Amino acid sequence: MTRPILLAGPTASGKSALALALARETGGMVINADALQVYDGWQVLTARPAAVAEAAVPHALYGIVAMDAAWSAGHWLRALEPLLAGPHRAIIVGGTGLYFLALTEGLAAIPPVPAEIRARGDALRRAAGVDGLIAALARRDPATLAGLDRKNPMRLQRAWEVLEATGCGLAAWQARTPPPLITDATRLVLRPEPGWLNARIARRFDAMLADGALNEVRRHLGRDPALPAMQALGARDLARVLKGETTLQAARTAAITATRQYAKRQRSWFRGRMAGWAALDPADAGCLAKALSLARL
RNA sequence: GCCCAGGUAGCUCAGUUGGUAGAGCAGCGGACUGAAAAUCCGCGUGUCGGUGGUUCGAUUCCGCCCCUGGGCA
Repeated sequence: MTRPILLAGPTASGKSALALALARETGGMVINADALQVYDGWQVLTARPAAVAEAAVPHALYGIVAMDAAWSAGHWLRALEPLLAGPHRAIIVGGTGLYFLALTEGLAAIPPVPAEIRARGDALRRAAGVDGLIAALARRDPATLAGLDRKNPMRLQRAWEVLEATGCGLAAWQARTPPPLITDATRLVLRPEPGWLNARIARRFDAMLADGALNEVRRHLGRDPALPAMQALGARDLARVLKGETTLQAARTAAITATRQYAKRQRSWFRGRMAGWAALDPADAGCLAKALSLARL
C-alpha cells in the first residue's frame, strides 16, 4: 500500500482542485473526507467535484448516501477502510476535522445507535434539556459525564444514547478505542489567509447560485430540516427564499456569513488539532509542488 | 426656507434624574472522538455628530452649526 496523503482545509480553500492535481501526479484516488459531500442530493451547494473531475481520476465517497439515511464518522470510516487496501494511492481530502481525527487517532468500536433510541434522545433533550440529560447521566454514567461539556446538548445526548443503546458508557467505550486505520501518511493542511478565503467564499456562493443552487434546494424542500443532510450551509437560507420568506439578496448575505463562521471554526480546529501537519497556503503558486515534494518524502 | 424626529460599537438600537455607556447581530478567540457544514464556551472593539456655554464634572442641560429621514412650503 502506498502512503496515503491526507489533505485538510477550510471550505472554499481549493482543496478539491489541489487533490485532483495530486491524484493526476501520483496516480491516486481522491477520497472524500467531508461530512456533507457524502449526500447524493447535494452537488452544487456542497461544491462537490464536477463530473469532469470525477471522470479524469477515480473519486470515492462522494454522493453515496441518501439524504435521509443515518450517517456518522463511524460509517465514513467503515466505508473508507477497504479503499485504503486498493491499488490507488489514497488522497483523502476534506474539511471535517472529526473524520481526520477518527482516521489518525482511532475511533471507539461503538455500534450505530438505533433510530428508535435517537428519537428518544431527541425527545428527552427537547423535553428536559441539558439538565434532564445531566440528571440521567449523573445517575447511570458519572464517568462519562465528568468529561463532558455540560452546556452542550448534542454531546450530552450522544452520551445518553450510547449508554441506552449499548448498556455501556461512552467513556468506557472510548477507553477501549482500537488503533487507528492510518499511522503513516503525508499530512497536509491548507491554511489560507482569512481575507483571501472570505473573498473566495462570497465568490463561490455566487457561482453556486449561477449553477442552480436554488433549484437544487427546491428538490429537498419537503425534507425534515433537522436531517443532517439539511444542515448544508445555505440550504435553510435558500429554502426561505423559495417559500417567499426572504429575499435572495438577504439569503445570500446570510449564507455567506454562515460559511465564513464555519471556516473560522475549521481554522480553530486546524490550529489546535493539526498543529503538526504541514501547512500550505493555497494562494502560493508553488503550493502543488510543495505538496508533491512532501508526499514523496 | 420653516416644522418635527433622529445622529451612541461595523450594523440595528437601548441608556445615562449630569459622575466618560450596554444589548442583539456582525467580528475575534477557544472547545469539541459517531448529527461535526452539527453543537457549545469566552471576549465590547466607542472622540456618545461638531463646536461654544453652564458646571467641580457634559454623551446627558442650553446655544449655534453639520448630517439623515419625514412633513409644510
